[in-house]
Amino acid sequence: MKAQRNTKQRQLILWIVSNRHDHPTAEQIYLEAKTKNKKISRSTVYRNLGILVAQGKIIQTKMPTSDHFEAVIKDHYHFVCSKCGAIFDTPLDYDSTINDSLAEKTGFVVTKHRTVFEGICAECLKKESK
Amino acid sequence: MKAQRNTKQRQLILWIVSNRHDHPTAEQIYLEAKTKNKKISRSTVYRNLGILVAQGKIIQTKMPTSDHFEAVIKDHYHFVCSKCGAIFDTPLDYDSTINDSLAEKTGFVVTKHRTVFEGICAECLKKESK
DNA sequence: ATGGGTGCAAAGTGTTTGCAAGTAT
DNA sequence: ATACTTGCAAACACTTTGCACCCAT
Repeated sequence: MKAQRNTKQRQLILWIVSNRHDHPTAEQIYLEAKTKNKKISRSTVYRNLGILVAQGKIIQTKMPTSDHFEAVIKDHYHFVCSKCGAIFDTPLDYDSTINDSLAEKTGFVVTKHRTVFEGICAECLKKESK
Repeated sequence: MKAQRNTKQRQLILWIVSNRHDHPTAEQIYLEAKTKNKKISRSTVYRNLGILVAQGKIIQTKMPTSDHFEAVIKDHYHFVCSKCGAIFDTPLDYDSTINDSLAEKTGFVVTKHRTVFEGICAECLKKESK
């Protein structure tokens, strides 16, 4: 791996992702970054998100319309509300045994898995019942 | 739900998705559709894929760069090779109990979950060891 | 000093949409 | 006959890239 710098922009982006817990998109991160650094560009945000993901410092999750980012905590699963689109971390334990189980059955190397639940969140359920 | 027709194009698209087992993208489906119907347009493919997904006849899975489609068989999980990008169905059983478990813990309505495994497929492992 | 990184604008992808004409029901 | 659907082209949203300048190491 080639030497990588630790620029102000990269630090800022990592800081933003680490300090919000709402799984922001690249655009949301860009908007917040701009409040701290008026000159920062979208490309810098996208590039650094990619680098930080490659470094294993943040996690990228595919969702309808665009990807969402979050700091690495420990492996966990997500829930997306199909009404409002909000994303939540689930309180379920990460089941690493199924990686091994799949590896055994297929002969593949299985490094991880991602699970996204779908349904309706408490907030939207409340609105519906009115 | 408003009345929906069953056009030749829609039938063709469903037929294509049902008859290949390689999880094609919209573009791949479009290309195959064009061999049977030279006039068909991309928009028709996209529109019908959306309708077929809404009808529950096919499944859409988010993957890097673009979505992939497949006929509904039964709930199952996918594996993506991080080397070659190939997608496979896994031989693992779908665990519906975790939906209930999450619903219980959160008070959300949980309709389903999707899991994607990541790693290196047998084919690529073979190449690597040379 | 040197080569990774930045900002800008332009170019790409993948997907959606407006509209007039076509067609399943 | 009605209104859903098509094909086309243009528009979109999100992301990537080329390039000259900049700055962390």
